[in-house]
Amino acid sequence: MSRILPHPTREQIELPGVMDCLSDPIRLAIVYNLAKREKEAGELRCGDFYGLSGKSNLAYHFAKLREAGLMETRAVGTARLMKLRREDLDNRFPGLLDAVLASAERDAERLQLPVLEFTEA
Amino acid sequence: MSRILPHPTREQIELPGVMDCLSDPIRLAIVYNLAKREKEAGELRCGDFYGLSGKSNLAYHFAKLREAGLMETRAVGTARLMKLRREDLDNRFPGLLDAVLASAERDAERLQLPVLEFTEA
DNA sequence: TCAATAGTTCAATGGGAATTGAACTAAGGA
DNA sequence: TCCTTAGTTCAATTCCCATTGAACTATTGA
Repeated sequence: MSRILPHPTREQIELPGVMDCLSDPIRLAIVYNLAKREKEAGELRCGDFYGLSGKSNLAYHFAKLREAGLMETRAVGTARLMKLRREDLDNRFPGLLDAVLASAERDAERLQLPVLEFTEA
Repeated sequence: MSRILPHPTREQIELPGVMDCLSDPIRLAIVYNLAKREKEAGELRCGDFYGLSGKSNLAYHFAKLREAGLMETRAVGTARLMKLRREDLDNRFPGLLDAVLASAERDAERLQLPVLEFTEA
């Protein structure tokens, strides 16, 4: 299962790709929860998101988020640890991520954004 | 042709709908050009955007932008005058539009965002 | 070595989005 | 009144996206 996980460089991250990622409810929920844990562990595993959808569908969305440059994935054992590419995104699109996250937080109920329970690292 | 053009109220504007609008290259180009003219006339007509795509396809994208709450349309004679719903968007999603527009401006070449010639009001 | 766990990949499906051209409607000018 | 211009609506097509389950791969632990 140890495959090369392709990540775009900072400069390769494109605005439309990022916007597209954030327009999907499942992907927004993933980013939202990753951001919520940014100050603590920072990294989360696929299994933490099983509340959102099925395994294979999540793998699909994770790939999209990774390929669009929104998050970084590293393999540790059988697990995948993922975190937001906060610095790259802030550098590339200043203020964008914060604005989206703040709006998402404000609209969390309306958007039915789930706050997931996470396993401890 | 004078039909009721439904606009969402400020409160009805949803984040995913806005993000989805801005992830499409044609719609981003429309918003980008509307913003560029914000300080001057503020309002633009359908015909100003014929450089982007065909008439009927533009009508489709205009409807999406209007229904998502990104712009406002009013009929004047046979023309449709459109402008950004800047205040509503800034109120609902503070900093979002500015962040997107600033990033779009920075990446204008890469995104091939066309700066259109506009007719004078 | 074997079984269990974590996650990926594949193929198939359904549905919705974008695009196009043609037909249509409304308003303005000659 | 008639023609032209501006823009919408409709139907048809194409394509892409999200979702699903099953099969597969890799790693860990017993």
